[in-house]
Amino acid sequence: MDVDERRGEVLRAIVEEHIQTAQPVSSQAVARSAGLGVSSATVRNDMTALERDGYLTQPHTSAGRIPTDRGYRYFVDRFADPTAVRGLHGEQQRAVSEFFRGAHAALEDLLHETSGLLARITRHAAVVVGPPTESARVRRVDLVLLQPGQVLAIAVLSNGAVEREMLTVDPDLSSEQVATAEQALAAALVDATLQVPPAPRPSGDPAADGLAGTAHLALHRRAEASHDPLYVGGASRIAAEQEAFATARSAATLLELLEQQVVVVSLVRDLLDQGVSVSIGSEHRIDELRDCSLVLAPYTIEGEVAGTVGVLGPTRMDYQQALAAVATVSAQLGNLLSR
Amino acid sequence: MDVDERRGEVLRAIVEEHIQTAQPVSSQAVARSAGLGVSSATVRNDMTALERDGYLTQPHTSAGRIPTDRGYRYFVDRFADPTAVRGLHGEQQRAVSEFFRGAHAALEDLLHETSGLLARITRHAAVVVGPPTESARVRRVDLVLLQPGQVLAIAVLSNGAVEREMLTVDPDLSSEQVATAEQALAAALVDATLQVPPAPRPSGDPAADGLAGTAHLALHRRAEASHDPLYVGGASRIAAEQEAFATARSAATLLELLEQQVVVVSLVRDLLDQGVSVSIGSEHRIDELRDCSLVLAPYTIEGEVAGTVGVLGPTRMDYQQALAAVATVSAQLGNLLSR
DNA sequence: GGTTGGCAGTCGGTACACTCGACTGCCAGC
DNA sequence: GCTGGCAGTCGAGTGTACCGACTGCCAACC
Repeated sequence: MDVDERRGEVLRAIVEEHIQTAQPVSSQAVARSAGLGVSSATVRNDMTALERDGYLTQPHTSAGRIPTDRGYRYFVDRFADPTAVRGLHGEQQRAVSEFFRGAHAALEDLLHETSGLLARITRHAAVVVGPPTESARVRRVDLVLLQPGQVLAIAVLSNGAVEREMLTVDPDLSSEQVATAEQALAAALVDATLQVPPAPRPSGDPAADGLAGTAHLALHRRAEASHDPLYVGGASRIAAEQEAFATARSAATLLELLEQQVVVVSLVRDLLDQGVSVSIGSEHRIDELRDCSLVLAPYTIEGEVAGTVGVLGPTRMDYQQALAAVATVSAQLGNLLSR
Repeated sequence: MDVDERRGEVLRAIVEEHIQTAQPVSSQAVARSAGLGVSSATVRNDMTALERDGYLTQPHTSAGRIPTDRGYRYFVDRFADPTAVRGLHGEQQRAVSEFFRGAHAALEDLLHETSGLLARITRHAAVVVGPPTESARVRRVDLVLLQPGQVLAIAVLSNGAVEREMLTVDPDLSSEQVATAEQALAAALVDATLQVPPAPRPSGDPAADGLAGTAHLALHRRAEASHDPLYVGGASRIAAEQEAFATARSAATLLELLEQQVVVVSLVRDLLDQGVSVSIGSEHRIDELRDCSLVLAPYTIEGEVAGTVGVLGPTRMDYQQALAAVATVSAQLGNLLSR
């Protein structure tokens, strides 16, 4: 085994040990556990070299070393095998297949529950980004007169999502007029996308036309304005992983970020076309995520990339397992949504 | 001012001071700030009496005193005026009325956004419980054939909520058969509640009848099984309020509790018929909520109690402001939903 | 050149003693 | 019943000493 190879093994041992213990790793521990057949002094030399090259850092002089983001990056690129399912225990695999066997919810609920599943098996926070509403075609349009002056506009999309918007209308509008408007709206939207801008719709009844126009505009606006849907599962894990964060405050701001959704969605979108990917600590430009890693896997519906599932944990996380989890879950989710 | 009255004022001063500073309050601080015209020695005597009666406690001998749950209870009962809006700053009031002026979302979204509003103005976590699905009547039923073998069943309820369920069916089922089933289902459900159990529905087409039955059963089951909808806003505040919790772990378990929803829903339901209510620390039997208080106000739709809005914060919270916030928000929300 | 054992040096953590300051409790006097 | 004063208690902060766990370096060895 030549020097470079051994240094890789030393780094690997340090990462694995540190993931397990959350403590700085000493040269002795590596020499003892890694089975390299060299003394701790040699390991020490390698460790100084690895630190010089930016893979390791020392919290303080008389302590062991911990991996830097760059160290994790090397570890993931070199040692983590995204195709290996072996990272998953039997129990976890069972949970996944059981979940997808029993799944029969509408799209939104399904994606939400999927985030919960992923959080459960990885014991970290999980995110699921749904298929963009823009791309889906309208299958059905409803205008429901809930009570005088109040109409609920509903668009059922081909992917099973449902867009809703409440409209306040003239209280004198009759249910027949609403029905007329519904037909007009259906004519304009069914089999189209919500991207289609509203157009004048001359028919017999101007009030009905008005309602159809309003409803179209409202649904159109909503589809325009809304970012891709994001579902977060197991956010409470972030609070439980407090120790990983520099300050108690940063865990709170991270949770806030997840609540606001939009930042996370754009981050995930940016990484979407890279296939299974890992983004470590300072690699993503969002400061609040400095102490976190994001392990993502896109899922496809009938061959098209539709969305992403991901795990959000501290940089000190079990990448092997997270990769295995997102890989299997995304595959199964894509399967389910394709058939 | 007689002794009992003064002791009340001492307690009040301690609670108010402690809410502000989060520190144990000393006799000197009370004597100085409360304007009682007595010396700190007298206050000390009152404080020992208040401690004997269980309203105060001492973290350690050489420290000031902090209120017990019982102390907060007395404070709330005696000094907090739920009808007073004065607890709210102008800025907060403006946020509330602006929010409700601009609101035009479907029920679920509206309630969710309301929880966000309440969290924003109180700077604590907020919960909103929606109207129970059981009571609402069905206004519209859709069976949408998304793709061969996959039907989405949708029920639009009179309160603007939308129940959805995905059904896997015979891939050979034609869209005409789905339409027939939709009509049969509509006949059974429209103007009824989802409580109505499925009944055999003999018509021309057994396949359509089968689908109608399956869809009915699925929607019925979902309505049965699902608890009242709960919307949580500002959960990140809980992480920010860490100091209020005994251990870092307990903040995480509290967040988990909110994710699971069911416990919180039943707790809130139990307190629903008490009008505006405050539940302090150990008063609610749920151990995870030992360090929290819950300030609730039910909202009514057309005179009927429909749900609840609430603030969940540390026992050391500004009850006056929380009460004012939930009172105005619940009133406005009820207003909006009634018209 | 790479590897090794040994040894000095560095630093965090803990234990202890001490002081300071902020309270309370109590009591005698008003 | 209130008050001022005083003793007592305890937490928090500080300085010191010490132990233990590392690393860094070096001379020796293969």
